[in-house]
Amino acid sequence: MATLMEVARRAGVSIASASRALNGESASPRTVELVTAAARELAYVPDARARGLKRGSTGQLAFGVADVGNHVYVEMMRAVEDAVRAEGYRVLISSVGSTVETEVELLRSLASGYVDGLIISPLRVDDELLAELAQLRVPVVVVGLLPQPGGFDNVRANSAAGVALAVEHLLETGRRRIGFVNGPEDTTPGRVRGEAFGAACDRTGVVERRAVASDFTFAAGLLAARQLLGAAAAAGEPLDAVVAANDLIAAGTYHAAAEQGLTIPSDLAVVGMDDSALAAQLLPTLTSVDLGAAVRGRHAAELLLARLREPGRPAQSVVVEPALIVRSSTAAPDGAVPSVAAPATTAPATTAPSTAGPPYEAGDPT
Amino acid sequence: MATLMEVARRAGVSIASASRALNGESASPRTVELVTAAARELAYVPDARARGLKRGSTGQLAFGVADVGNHVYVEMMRAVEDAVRAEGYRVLISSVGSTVETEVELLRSLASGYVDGLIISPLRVDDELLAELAQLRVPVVVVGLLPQPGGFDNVRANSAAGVALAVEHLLETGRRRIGFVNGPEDTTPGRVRGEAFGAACDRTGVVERRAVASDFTFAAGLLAARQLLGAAAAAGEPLDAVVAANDLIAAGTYHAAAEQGLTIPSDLAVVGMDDSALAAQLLPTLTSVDLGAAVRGRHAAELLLARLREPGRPAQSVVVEPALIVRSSTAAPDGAVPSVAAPATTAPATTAPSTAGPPYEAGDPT
DNA sequence: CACGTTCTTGTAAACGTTTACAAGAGGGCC
DNA sequence: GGCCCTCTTGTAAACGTTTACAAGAACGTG
Repeated sequence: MATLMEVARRAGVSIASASRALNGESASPRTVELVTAAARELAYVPDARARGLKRGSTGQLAFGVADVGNHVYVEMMRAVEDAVRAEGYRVLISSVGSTVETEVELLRSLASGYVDGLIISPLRVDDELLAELAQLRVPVVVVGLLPQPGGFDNVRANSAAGVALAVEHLLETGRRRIGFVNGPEDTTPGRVRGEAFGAACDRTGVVERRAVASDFTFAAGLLAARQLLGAAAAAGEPLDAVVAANDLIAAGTYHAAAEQGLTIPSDLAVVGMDDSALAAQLLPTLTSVDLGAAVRGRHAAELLLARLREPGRPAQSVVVEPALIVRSSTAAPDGAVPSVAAPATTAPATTAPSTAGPPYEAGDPT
Repeated sequence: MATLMEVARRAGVSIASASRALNGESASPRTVELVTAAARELAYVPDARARGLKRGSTGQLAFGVADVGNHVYVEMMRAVEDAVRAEGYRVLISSVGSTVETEVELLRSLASGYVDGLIISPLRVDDELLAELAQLRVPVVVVGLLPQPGGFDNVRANSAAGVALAVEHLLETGRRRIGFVNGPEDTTPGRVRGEAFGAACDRTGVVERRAVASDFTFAAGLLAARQLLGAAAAAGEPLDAVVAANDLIAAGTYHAAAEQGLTIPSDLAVVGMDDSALAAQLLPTLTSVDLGAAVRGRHAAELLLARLREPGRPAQSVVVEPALIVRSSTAAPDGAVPSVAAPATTAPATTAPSTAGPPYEAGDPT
């Protein structure tokens, strides 16, 4: 309500002196005292818009996520917040919906002066979106796989390697007929994970069977898993393991298994992806592939901060390698000891930025 | 990057005409065409700060939550977003941390021009916070219980009634020795729920036993429930039911029960609160008290919109009544039919704004 | 005492919009 | 043809800050 002009008048100084006194620039002790007193009395709060307009920066960053209900993004967000707090930035979270249109509109509005930089983690990335990003007046870091490398600061998981980890672990613990419940295959993660599962099965000769959920959610996962398990049983080839494209879908698989009288892990092993909080909360606890959400968040924040400091630097890509977190849902079916001594958990690999070497060597990350 | 001045120059008109043409005010068709073409070519995006500074509004609202990891807030947030979208507002989410200091700092900064209004749902409310809220230059709606009624637009759950619902349901299904795992008692919800549990037990003569978690989280709930169940068993008076102060704590209770070899629901019934997504994802599915998160979010949004339209209107309070959502975790221990026919779910009560009548009639809501 | 140096202060010009006001253009009507 | 009315346009003043610049004050030094 109170403006700087009123504060200055009350303190009996010019508006410039008031500004300087409040911002710690050269001002006599007496002026500082007068101005701060006046400001306190008037409950003066500087107008962020005017300040931003003049200074050209706001001290705020935004994190645009596809689904605020997914705990993966919560972890990323916390990591981002921790990383940027030290530099004095604040983080606003924004749900960008799942369509490109709403996403574009939101990005434009945020980037038009409310924030100094953006981190976005979209489910669907197309050229229209990228063209839009390139035109924004603030730097953007994209978390997720881009259609073509370069051009943007970018952090991604190697979810193909993650799927391979899951399949290998199941083989080592004696499973042979493995199903896969994917997320929508028109999303980048869905496509990549689906291809990786096929490749892993081909490589190992595993009997595979698949279903596709309409979304990366519990409800969609339940429906798809129900269909997957039912079809396999009806064909006389019941599955002994399921890999789910994320932990929510894995939770849906738990319920589908229970409906069919299957016990986890003795009848059916389940592996999730993301290692979200849910994995430790389910019973039995869920073996899950940690795709390094927090690590990705931290890297994204660091890339953004670096670019804010040095706008002209070349775009960088970081790939975060997965780690398998073994829990109860994949215990060996008959008490047989798995071929590798499985510790309770495997420490997640926090890969250093892969600045050297070809960025796509690990094969279709995300 | 491009400013309105450059657009105007390119279109060969004055800056004022350019502004009018883009904002749909009186302008000749020819001017509109020239200006929009120039704007498109230059990829012009209006500077939100300058516009906000002049117009006095931003079209953005903020939702400040205590814990972005808690699904309750996700549901509230979605409801808020749905309700305000129609009016053309966008919602930014901000994690306010759990301390009053960080909260105050954040509120100040947001309210200093980035948003037109705020909805906050703090865990701890004290007079310092309220004094700060009163000085903000934008309207605020508080979701949660206030120390004294009035002064602010306010939405709250009746969580005391919710606890009573839970206890009564357990009694009706034959449970007699009921434990309670509360959240921190220095938070408003923790205090209210603890008092309500004591009152419900006194009223019904139930044998009670309690533990307090250090936080409304899974990990804290697991520790507290472990201690609660262990102490009761050691005393030779094992519990046959537990009420948890929220669903995350209930999930922790599931794990504590499993550790002690207790089966849910035959050995131990569990009731959660919030009816978050987790309740349906756990196995067995969790009976939970729906405190109307989405309904509260919608009401909060409506109160805020109403105040933005009419700043001088009197502050209003809305109380949302709870509903018990019965699931598997409280099935009768020995197949006995509960005294009321329990449907799969009870529709949540969406109480209309209690504009008439004393606002605190329902007894310590939240 | 004159002079240069440093420190503080005020004036005024930005930042990129919107908008009140006035002026000009074009037409209809008598 | 003159007059009034409407429609469009440009000029300029805001919105609330920050900051370059110049001017003045205080002060030590030769």
